[in-house]
Amino acid sequence: MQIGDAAKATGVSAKMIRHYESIGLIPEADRRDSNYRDYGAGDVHRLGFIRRARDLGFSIDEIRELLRLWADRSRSSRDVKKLTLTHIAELDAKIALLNEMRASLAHLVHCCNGSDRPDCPIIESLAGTAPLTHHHH
Amino acid sequence: MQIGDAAKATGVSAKMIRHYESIGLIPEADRRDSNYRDYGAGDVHRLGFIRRARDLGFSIDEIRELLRLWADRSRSSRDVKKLTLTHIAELDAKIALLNEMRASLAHLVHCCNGSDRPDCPIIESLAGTAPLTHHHH
DNA sequence: CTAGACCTTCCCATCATGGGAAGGTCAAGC
DNA sequence: GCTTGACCTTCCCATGATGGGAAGGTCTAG
Repeated sequence: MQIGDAAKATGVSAKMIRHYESIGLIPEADRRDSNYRDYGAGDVHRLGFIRRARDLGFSIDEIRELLRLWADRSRSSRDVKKLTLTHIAELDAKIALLNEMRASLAHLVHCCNGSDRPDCPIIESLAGTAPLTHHHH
Repeated sequence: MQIGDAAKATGVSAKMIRHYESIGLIPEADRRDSNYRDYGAGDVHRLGFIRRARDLGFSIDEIRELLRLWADRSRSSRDVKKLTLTHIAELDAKIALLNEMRASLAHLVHCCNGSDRPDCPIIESLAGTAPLTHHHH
């Protein structure tokens, strides 16, 4: 199986497969006489693993560790769970940050009438010249 | 005011101030005889604007447009609001993606007992060998 | 035998940011 | 005056994950 087929089978682009090899995330592929890389079922399985982990937002370093745990028959599920919980905490931090931004923006948008006129609390807030915002709900 | 002072005053690092100049986000700074960059109140104001926009997650290109709108006295607040709503939509897309990842991970973690034993539904799911998960709530 | 669909390596780009080297400038203290 | 240390300058490189594209080799179907 050449790299394009492995890419189609796993959803990991040929570019990325080569990249993963270059950074040592996957072992160097076998080569045919033509120098084309040759992939087997095991390789495809590993690439599928990587793609699923990427889809869940794991970083390359985390995936490296996950692959190690996958290969380690004596791993404890505790170790896997711990890594996963750490990753969830990272996601939570990102989500919280984005939600803060979103809330601030939503407030500004709420205060902007969006008319033809130039006075805009959004710009004023960015300029640091915004008056204190008063809420009258 | 030299670059370090402008950095302290605005929370934008000296590195980034030079970078913003190099990409044309801010005009070229005045220079002293020493070739040191020299900043005035207007520059500091602009850098503060940029920092606040960055803190709200606007991209450099969006900030470029915001600066243009800021400088344009005949802008309509509608244009600012539109840009901001677009940015909120981008944030929402990112948040939704992260939340999906988080939910999938939380489910897997929930299914993993985290013991000394090696059998781990998290790894099995990544490996694509996970049995269908049944929920018994 | 040729066309075209693959493959190879290599370099460059993204986005926002920082690290660090090599060298110039300036102010304070001796 | 001279040294020291804290600035500044430019330039190059790195991140993380991915893609674009060039120049050239290989394979397969017609």
